[in-house]
Amino acid sequence: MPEPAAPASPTVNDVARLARVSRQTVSNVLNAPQRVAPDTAARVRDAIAELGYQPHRLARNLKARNSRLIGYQVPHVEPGSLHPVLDRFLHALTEEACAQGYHMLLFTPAKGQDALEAHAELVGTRTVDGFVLSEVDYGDPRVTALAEAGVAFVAFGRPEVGMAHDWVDVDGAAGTREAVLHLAARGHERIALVGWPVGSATGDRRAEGFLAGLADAGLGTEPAYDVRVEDSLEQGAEALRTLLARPEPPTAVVCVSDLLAMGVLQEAHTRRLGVPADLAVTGFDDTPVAPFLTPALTTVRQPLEEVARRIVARLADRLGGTPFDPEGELVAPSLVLRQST
Amino acid sequence: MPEPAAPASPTVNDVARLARVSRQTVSNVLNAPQRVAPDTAARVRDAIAELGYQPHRLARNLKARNSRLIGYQVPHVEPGSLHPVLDRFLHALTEEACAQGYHMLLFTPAKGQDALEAHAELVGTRTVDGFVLSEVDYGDPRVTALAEAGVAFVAFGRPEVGMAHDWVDVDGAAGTREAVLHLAARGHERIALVGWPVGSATGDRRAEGFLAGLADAGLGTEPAYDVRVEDSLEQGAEALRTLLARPEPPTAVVCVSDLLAMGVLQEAHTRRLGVPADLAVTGFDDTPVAPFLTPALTTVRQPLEEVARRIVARLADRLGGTPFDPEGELVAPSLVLRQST
DNA sequence: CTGAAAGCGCTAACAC
DNA sequence: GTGTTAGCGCTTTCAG
Repeated sequence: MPEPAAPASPTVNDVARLARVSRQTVSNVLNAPQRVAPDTAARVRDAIAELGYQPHRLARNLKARNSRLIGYQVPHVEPGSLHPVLDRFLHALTEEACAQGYHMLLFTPAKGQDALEAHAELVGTRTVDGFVLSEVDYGDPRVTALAEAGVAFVAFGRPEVGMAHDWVDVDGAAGTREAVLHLAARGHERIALVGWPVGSATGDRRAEGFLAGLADAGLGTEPAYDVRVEDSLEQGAEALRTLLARPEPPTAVVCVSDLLAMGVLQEAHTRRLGVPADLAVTGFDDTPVAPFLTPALTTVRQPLEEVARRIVARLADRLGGTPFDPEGELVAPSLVLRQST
Repeated sequence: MPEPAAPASPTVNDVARLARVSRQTVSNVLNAPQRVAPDTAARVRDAIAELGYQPHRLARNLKARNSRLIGYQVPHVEPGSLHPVLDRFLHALTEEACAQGYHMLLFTPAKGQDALEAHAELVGTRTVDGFVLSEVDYGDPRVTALAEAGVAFVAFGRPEVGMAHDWVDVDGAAGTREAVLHLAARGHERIALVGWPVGSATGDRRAEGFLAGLADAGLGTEPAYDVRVEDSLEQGAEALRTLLARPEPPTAVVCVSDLLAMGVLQEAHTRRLGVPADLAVTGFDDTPVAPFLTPALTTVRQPLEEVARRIVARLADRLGGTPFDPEGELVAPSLVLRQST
């Protein structure tokens, strides 16, 4: 017994019959309109409208040998961490993908599978045409594996040494540098850094920008003002305690994350230090809470929408046949001024 | 000139040739192993392994007349709002989809297209097999349209009156009720609500739970303790001011969102009210910041992972042919106890 | 238990 | 300009 539901949607054949042309003419109307007589085209178009015909994506893609799907492994959000706003990034990614005629396909490695295998499976089954990689750090195995396999991908993050690939990244150093210059312009001369331990691409660059900013502002780089801790609220507070124990405590603190900045803010509050009167504080990421803190946090905002747009545009270019351009794209973040400075 | 890159991946034919069987036998080994002789199967399996063969997903799906893709419209995150953690939901959705042999397809309406049209296009082109709908409120047009078109979908949110459909929802009323009972157990007798204006499914149910909790705790429902405001930090603070102006101010406040709770917390701080000593506060959503507030916020945590799992499982059931079950599933949230109560 | 034939819905050659 | 032929990679009858 045939399914009574799901009234089989119309195919090219139905349209062709109704318009009294051959099936391929219908296809031509859709894909090469200039090759068909105007009145025939009109008749076909009417038939399409009457039947509500829409080409079957799978059939079309099978023929075209692509899927027009972009794979993205959704990062796992650790509970109890302030996640650097995946939402914004994903929304922008999706929006641009749709604009380019693609869709985003989300996946996570299956049980007992690692990330590499998951990517390989998607490629092997021709489920996706390429990937967007985020959270790329030094020596990311995905980069090496995909590049070697000749799979199209664009990374959010710069290449490790010796491995050229397509990438778009935020200029983290420019962000912290701008924060320093802003503080210097406000008259601060003893500016400290609360950074992450050496060894992460992102953290190291943000620290570099801090030093560059000091140099540009004509301020000395006092190692005692450079504190590196893990990314947590407690460590942020602890870092401030360390800094305040110096003979000449800093009057401003640049943090490489909003979470660290929150820790600093809390410790300042505990010690009844006025912010920004006694201590100015900047964060990094512009997480959704930043505007709601007391005082509202001045922080570096990553242009995630812009990054996402460029990543997808680049990937679409590559999939469209544009040759690989080893030069990546660096996007400048911007400092959002609020009450904490 | 043929592409030098992309060494055409092996097909069933290649495997068949290598294993010296027909193409269909290979297919049988994969899809109906019991119908093929053990040693033949072994030979085929060896060939598959040797060639690294993986079936082409599109071809398979074209034949099967499905896409094994689940559509989800990524909600737009308004800047400057504390979003109720899309991250967690999406991750869980994706994980369960993968476990069930599906993938999540993300989309946004194209330029000049509304949500309905976007959904219709995905269905018409047979790009997805079904949808997950979130942020469903009274009279959501997507529900009506999809249900009428006979498209498979499961909503995160209960049906509006008169429109049966597949759904999974969090029992918001149970959440606020539990918050009230918790506060009552702590000895509070004057418990107030800071809710949203009447008219949203979610907000109304959370308010109901508040009243139910008071009744269950044997406390009277004093209308003066029921304040409704828009979801913002300022309105939360304003609500507390209103409540404190009462002859007998409440000693505890139940808020229907973490953002409102943050507003209340700020106002309490401004007024030098100790929390929880002078005023206990609860939130709703367990947004990522909740643990980082001072004091850390007691709040109702939505079991988003559980909801996502059930939604996908339900959708998979429907797509697999299980008849539609008009009874939805209600999942209980849980109160996360922290320092604010 | 295996293989030959047919076709999912579409499009890219090529001929008419 | 239009239609015929062929085939993307797979699976599903149905003979052998």
